[in-house]
Amino acid sequence: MPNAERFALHRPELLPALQRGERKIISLMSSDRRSIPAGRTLVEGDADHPFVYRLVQGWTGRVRTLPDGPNQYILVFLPGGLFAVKSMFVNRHPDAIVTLSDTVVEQIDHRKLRDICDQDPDVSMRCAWQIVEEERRLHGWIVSLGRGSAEERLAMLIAQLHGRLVVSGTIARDAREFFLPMTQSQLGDYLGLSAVHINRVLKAIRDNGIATFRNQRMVVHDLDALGRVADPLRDFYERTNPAFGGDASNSREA
Amino acid sequence: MPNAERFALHRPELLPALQRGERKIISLMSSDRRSIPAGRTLVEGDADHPFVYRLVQGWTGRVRTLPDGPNQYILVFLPGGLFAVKSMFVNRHPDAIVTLSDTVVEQIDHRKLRDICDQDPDVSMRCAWQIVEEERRLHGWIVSLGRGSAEERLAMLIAQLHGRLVVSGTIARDAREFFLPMTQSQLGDYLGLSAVHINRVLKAIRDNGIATFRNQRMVVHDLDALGRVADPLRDFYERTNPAFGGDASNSREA
DNA sequence: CGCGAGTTTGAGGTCGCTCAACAATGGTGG
DNA sequence: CCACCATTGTTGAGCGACCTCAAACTCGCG
Repeated sequence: MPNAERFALHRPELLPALQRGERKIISLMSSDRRSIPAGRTLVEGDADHPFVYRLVQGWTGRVRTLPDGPNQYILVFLPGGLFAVKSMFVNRHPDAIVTLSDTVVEQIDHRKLRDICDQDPDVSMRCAWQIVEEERRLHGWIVSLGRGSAEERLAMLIAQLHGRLVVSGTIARDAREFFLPMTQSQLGDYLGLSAVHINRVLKAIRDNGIATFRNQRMVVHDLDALGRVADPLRDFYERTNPAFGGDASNSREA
Repeated sequence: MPNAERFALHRPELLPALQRGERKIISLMSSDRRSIPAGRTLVEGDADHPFVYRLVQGWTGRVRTLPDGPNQYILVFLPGGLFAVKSMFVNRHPDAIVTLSDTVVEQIDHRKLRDICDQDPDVSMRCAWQIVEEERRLHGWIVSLGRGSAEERLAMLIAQLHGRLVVSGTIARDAREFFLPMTQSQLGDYLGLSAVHINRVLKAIRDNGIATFRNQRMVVHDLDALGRVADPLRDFYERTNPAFGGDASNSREA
């Protein structure tokens, strides 16, 4: 059953609609596909942005730049997800959306998608799900930033990215390494820390034998230890995460 | 035009649908109304929660408690808003929803509301708007927690609450004080700071002549200065906020 | 080979923390 | 109406996590 796992955390009765919506959106958007190299700005901050996107390959991120220079990443999008779904409701954001790696995206005009949503509850459900899913992750992120130590945040980030890549089918469930196309400085901007401190925490988890990050490759040596470090920031939704002992069967109703 | 301002930050062509949706939801939910005193837990964390709520009076907040004790508030809901709209999509959250003051809420079963959403695009739009609006505020909150100093965060919080109370019609646009039913400890849990530090920052802004907080009343003495302190965390959506020089006419399309 | 972006490490500073004591406040019952 | 208690607020002292600044090192790439 394709994509069952992706939607498994939500009300199970919605699954069929979500899967139909997913298929419809894919066929809807696949006509307008383009490749974008790493490091480009896909959507300017504070500018009109009439499109909703689907990320076919690569990573993108939503990032805000403060007036005096510092950046803060707000969300990172992984292959298979929709992003800027909110374009249907707001015509601009204060945030930019940038490519973290070389990417392939598909796009659709917000009006066209909204018209389809009005007529097709499957598509509408799939879009709503994407927004709800993002908000869910933002909640966890708030808790991490507000109450997590640097080490806990970094461990949680690694565990979460790993889990999301498994769910999206980008890597196998038993894979222990993955492509992570961010610099230490960008990781700092994501975790609300300085690049220097990221470097030190990265060294600590390397010395602990937990994980090694080098050359855009994250290698997890001790998944259980990773989960233990991240545990204070763990939430209900992470129950399917390999770092917390989750397996695929775990993703069904509680 | 009732509630025009509330929805003014979004695509203007959606306004009529939002206003119709607002009216429909109000008449839909008003049959099931109840009063709840301050300090109660409306929705338990990690528990089934089959309802969507409308907050008629008072304040509520979404808060998560970490395994080792500390709390983090994620969102604060003000009169007139919907909350737990995500109940339509997920059957449980890791967060509790608590009453910060005495409140009056209305509720509706998630299935009933979802059925109505499927048939009525106005209601569906109003619900989607609520989720999008929340997500928008979460983005700003992430930036605050990740990159703002304690003083900036607190100033931003005051400015934002003030602005939201104006928009919701709870206070007049030129009002300079408002009811803020949170303890210093709760403010700390919202801003990711300790209660002790909140107290010190509160003292600093009092000594600066910016604002005084006492006995659940926030009095803003110098709105411009408040805006200046919060400025690094300001975003596009705050342009209608009185602390940033916003007025009602400012809320139209840019 | 040399350049530039990214990483690593050290030294020293500061913001916000914890712990602890005390003061004010407000609600309760005698 | 007052005495009491629990909660909240206030302040000090000392500490630690994370920051900034700065310098060297590594690496991929033209």
